[in-house]
Amino acid sequence: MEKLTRGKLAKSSGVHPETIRYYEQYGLLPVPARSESNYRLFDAESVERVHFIKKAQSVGFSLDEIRLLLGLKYAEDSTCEPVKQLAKEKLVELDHKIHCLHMMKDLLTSLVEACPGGDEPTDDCPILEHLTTDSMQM
Amino acid sequence: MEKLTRGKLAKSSGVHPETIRYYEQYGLLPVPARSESNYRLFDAESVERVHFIKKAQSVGFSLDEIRLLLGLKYAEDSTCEPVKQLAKEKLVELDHKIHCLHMMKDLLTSLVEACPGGDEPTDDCPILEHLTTDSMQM
DNA sequence: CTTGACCTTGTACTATACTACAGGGTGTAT
DNA sequence: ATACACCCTGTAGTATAGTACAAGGTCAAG
Repeated sequence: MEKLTRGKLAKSSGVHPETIRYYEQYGLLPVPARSESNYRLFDAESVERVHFIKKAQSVGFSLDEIRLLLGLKYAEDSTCEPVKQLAKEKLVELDHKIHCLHMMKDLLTSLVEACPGGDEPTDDCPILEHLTTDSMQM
Repeated sequence: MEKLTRGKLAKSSGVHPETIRYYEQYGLLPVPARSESNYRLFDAESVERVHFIKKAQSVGFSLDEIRLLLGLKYAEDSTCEPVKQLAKEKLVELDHKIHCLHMMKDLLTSLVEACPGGDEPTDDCPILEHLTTDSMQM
């Protein structure tokens, strides 16, 4: 398979060319081969890695975590357990975020319902009023 | 009511003293009075504002949005409508975030369920496999 | 009267994930 | 042959929401 320059790898993965350099510096991509004129030449593994990064981000993993996952993926003799563990921890994190967002949503929904809107002066706005009072019943 | 120094305002609101200066620079707090020795002297409105900021953050508003809300709160002749509008937009945003997180959670849950864990080599790990393939069915 | 805790300013750093830009070299199309 | 698109490097900027630090001034307690 022919090797890809930075721009071509970027285009093939739908990321910005500078992002490729960033990923390389971040330790997500192996140090690429170089052409005679010092151009980076990425191989199939790097293409796969960039796709992996994008997908892993789409389920909530950070670049730090993705570096771990890539390590497990490309290391010899690595087992499923740490991968599953990372995924389970991410699930806990997702659950927590969802829970927090739900709390916010429920409160905000009730405030929006209580707010008359229109030309009512903000002096009586239940939204502003709630945000002003010290009640921390959420 | 007596005026508060930066540290006292910070302590009364449970924020870092530097955060008060940050909020002032950001335009969330009015320019405070100064003592003879050039110490900031915050009044009751500033105390109220910091509490407002914390509560508004807790329902998902950014500092930019909070600046708008504070403007509406302390302006003369402002009406409920723009406040309600901001809240409704925030609700849409929260819904979107919740939706995205749910998608991530559902996918990750199924992957975790499919992953045997333990000493299975990562060559067959369904989590890594899914993140590697180009399928974008989410 | 000195120590320690506070205050002032400006600036720089944290985290996350990029993106932009300057100044130079290369590669290809017309 | 020259324009244009790409590549290289290092550095700096974006967004968000702060936090830290240095160098100096002030204030209250012992």
